[in-house]
Amino acid sequence: MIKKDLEKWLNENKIEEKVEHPSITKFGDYAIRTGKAVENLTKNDIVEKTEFMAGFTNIWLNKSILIEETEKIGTEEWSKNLKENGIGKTMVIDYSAPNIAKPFGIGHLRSTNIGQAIYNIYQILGWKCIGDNHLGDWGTQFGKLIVAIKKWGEKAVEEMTIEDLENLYVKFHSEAEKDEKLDDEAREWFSKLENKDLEATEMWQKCIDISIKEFDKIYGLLGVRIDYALGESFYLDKMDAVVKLMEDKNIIRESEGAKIIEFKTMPPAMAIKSNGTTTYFLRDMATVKYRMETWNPDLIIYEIGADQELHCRQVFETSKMLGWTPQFYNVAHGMIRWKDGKFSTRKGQTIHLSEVIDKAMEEAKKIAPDNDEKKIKAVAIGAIKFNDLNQDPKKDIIFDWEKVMSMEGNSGPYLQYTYARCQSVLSKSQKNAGISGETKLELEEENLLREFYKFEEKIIEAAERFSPAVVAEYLINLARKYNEFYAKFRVIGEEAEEQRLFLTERTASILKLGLTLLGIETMEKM
RNA sequence: GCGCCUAUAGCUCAAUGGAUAGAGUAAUAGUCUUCGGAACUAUUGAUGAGGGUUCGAUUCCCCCUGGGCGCACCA
Repeated sequence: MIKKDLEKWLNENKIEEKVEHPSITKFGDYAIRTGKAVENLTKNDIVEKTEFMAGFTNIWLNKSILIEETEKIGTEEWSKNLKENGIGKTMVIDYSAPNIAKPFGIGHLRSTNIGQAIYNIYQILGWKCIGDNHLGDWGTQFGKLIVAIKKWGEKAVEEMTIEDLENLYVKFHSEAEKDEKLDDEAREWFSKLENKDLEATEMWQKCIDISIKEFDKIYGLLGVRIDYALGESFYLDKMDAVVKLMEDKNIIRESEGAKIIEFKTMPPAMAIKSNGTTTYFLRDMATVKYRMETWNPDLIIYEIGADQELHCRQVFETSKMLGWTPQFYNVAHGMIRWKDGKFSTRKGQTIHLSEVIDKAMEEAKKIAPDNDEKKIKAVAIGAIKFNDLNQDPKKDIIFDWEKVMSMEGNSGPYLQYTYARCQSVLSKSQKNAGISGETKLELEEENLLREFYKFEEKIIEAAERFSPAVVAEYLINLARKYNEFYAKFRVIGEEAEEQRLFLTERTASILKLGLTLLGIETMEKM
């Protein structure tokens, strides 16, 4: 990796400034903020020339080195080197985690997309990755659902669809606003469920079956496969041990009939409610315990919405108290909301994934009506996923139909299109790609060549910042550079055909690798 | 009320304390007898207000304003 070589050289020469990419390409490939010129850098054979200006030592890399690094990308040697970043380290990532009694809205879609991308990024960096779909399949919500089914259900539970369950859930909340007793009834039913009441358990199981079937369909559509789906109910028989641990450490106390844990700088967390039932906080603590005992991870990532930031901090802090000290990180992705307002799941103002996909597919059909259904779907899903991934996870997403379905400019289909365009060129040429350090390059060709080696840095940065957007942005940049080149020069039949094939092939390979990391499909033709 | 997050172009987003604040979109004008126009070129256009730290602040600190989220029996 060029950057590491450069840093090593600087280190040996006792220069401690950070190496960075200049803000504008005309200032070179790398720059160091030194205050005075760094001498002798060109003695290092990866550097072609340096220039000192405005306090920066600007560095241009040797073309042969750029080509050498570019050629490596995607090879076994390259993969092996990349994997050294995380060798011997294990991470668990908790993502997607839809709630059974609630709809799989676009909020969970965000968690699924970002979580999967982070998983892929850590995996390519050599980490042992464990993806866990922490299904919300236990809790008072089932009490609510059971009450709603018994009161307003119009058919047998096993005949209900996910929409029926969703409508009942919404109905419960609107009715509960008028009648507080409903909440008490729901808590009672949940208590029955926790005490293994037969009727409650059967209804719970049926709801689970309906939801799981639906989720499987969605994951299939998205092409997402999560290693484990250890939902909250998996920890039913593991909660007592955690409570015992909390008691041994003397960190849990009774308050108003409930059992809580207190913190110095945060509101308390409730482990057990006054009616004796458990909370999701307690189940999450049992989850940490299980993960520590099963995988002993160095890092546990929660890809959960910002609305649960406090809860996560409580879980992390309690873990420390109990002696579990992996690195914890909560992505705390921003909420999805309308341009001029928020949406409330309790009022049923959700947007269904299927609706989004259908609309995006209609758009894709308008552009390329000849494509088969499979390709149209891949384009539509590419657009939807990219929309989630190309911005900082921390920030709220303004939901905008036009933007979600966008297939131009900064979009998934723009990348897919560029890939297909490269493939088309490659398939039409009879020659072999070839380039050397002496090859003369046009400005646009050189600009493109100077993008390739950054791929590796971007993968690492994305992992460090827990932000797939870093990769997404890089790919857009790369594709744009290729298209700028493509618009200006021909490949086939030109004297420079071989070097241009090289640039085309490398662009395509990196786009494919990068899109795969983001969970987006590529097609040879579209 | 307290805590966390956030404010950049008409709109949606970038910018590890550094060079001329970048893209997309919208608008306008072009490229096109097309190796795939889902493309390319050009023009217009921005750091919420006020202090502070610094040689240098979109970035760090303080304060104000606006937005989002949370704060014990939902998860």
